[in-house]
Amino acid sequence: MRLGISDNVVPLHGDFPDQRLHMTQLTPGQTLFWEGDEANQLFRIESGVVRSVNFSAEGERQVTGFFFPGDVIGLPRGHDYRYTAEAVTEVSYSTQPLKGWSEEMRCTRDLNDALFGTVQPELEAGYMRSLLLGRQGALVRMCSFLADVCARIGNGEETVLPMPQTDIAAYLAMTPETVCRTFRKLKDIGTVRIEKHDCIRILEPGRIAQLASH
Amino acid sequence: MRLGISDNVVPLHGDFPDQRLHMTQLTPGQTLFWEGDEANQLFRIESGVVRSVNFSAEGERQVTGFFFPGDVIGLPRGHDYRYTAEAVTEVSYSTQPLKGWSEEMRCTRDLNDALFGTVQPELEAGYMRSLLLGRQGALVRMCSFLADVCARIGNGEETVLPMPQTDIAAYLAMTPETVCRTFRKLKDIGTVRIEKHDCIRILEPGRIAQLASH
DNA sequence: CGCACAATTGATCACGATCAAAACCAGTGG
DNA sequence: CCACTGGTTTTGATCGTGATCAATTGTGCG
Repeated sequence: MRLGISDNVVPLHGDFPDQRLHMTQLTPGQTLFWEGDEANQLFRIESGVVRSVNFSAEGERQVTGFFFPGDVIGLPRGHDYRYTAEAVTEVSYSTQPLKGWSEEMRCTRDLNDALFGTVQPELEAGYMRSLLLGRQGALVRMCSFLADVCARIGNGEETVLPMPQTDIAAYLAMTPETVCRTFRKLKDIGTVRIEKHDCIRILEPGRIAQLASH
Repeated sequence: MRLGISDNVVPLHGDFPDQRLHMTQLTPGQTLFWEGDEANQLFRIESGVVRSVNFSAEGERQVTGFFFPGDVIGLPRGHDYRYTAEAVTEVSYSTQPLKGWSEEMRCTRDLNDALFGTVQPELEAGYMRSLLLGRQGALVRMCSFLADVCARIGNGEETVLPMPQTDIAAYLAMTPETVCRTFRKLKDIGTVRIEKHDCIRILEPGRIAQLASH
């Protein structure tokens, strides 16, 4: 099953047009934009990993998605950004004014395909996460997530997870303890290796995908 | 907090254009379209309640959203419908060819607003459901859901739930037993009344919303 | 070194799933 | 009108998983 991580491989028009205004660098933890801020530009991730986070009225933090190089994020709900975007790793990104995007869309041959390339990543991420969270069992959820990360950034062989376990926990709606324990199970099976506390390597994507299917 | 139910109050262009091809009636349980089918038309719900359902690879059924009169659904992921749409109650709907929609969008003044009116309902529903499922506690989830239904179809006073408890369970990723027991709690508090087994009336929307906030 | 934070491990507990059965309701046909 | 059927709701008893609480270890950084 596919999960809550965008797989927008084909960007809107290949790349952003020449008027690439900013090409910015961020360090882990810095934010690209804030939930509720007025949205006036889109963000194209050039390198690194970005997470989208939402806070409930009571202050509970949820990670609603992860985004990777090639993804375009920042399409508003109404006029505001629908989440806060934070750099997980070092991140570099470029921006494009939202107005320009609107014009660009108008000239696109197949509007639907174009939408598929921009609206998709963030909204689709939420949709797929809802399917993920609808499934029961910590191991199934974890493996579904890992399988999706592998499909997105893996080379078919080993894959190193780019985000900390706390983020995975916040994404999967579980506690860090449960995430850690589930990782240990996978380690005991031999499907992952845990190196240096923060660096988890997935050794057998196939086995992971199989475990994800209940 | 807002939830996984669309609140697309303002339809795309008021109504579908004159070439309203079909105006169809459905009885409970019948489907509007199937997940995976090639998408060639949009559906505008005129009356009744529709649910979107997805099946995981293992056959688990999930209700991913509820849609109400005024909502436009059927926008594809790629070229296929992303879920199966089923009538919960008696439903009447009209359709519009997807090609026509694409042209119509092209002529829209504010493309973003237009997107907000069509892409929004279904994708946004998934996004909000992911936030809902990310919260812990059966009562909190139930009340968040109920509060949202009231906001969507309620008149401010009492509201009668239009969907069976099994659907609510499938939407909230809980068992029907848990849904039922949670309803009984609310009944004991006096915030809902259960009439005739299938007909649940929400008496105190305010209290519900309060309980939803943990 | 010492600080702050993430990860790890263990012990306990509670919530919701599961299993089982009965009650309720709608629809159908005798 | 009543008996029968199928599906939903209801209620009860038990069980298991993951949350919670608490404490230790590991890691990066000033």
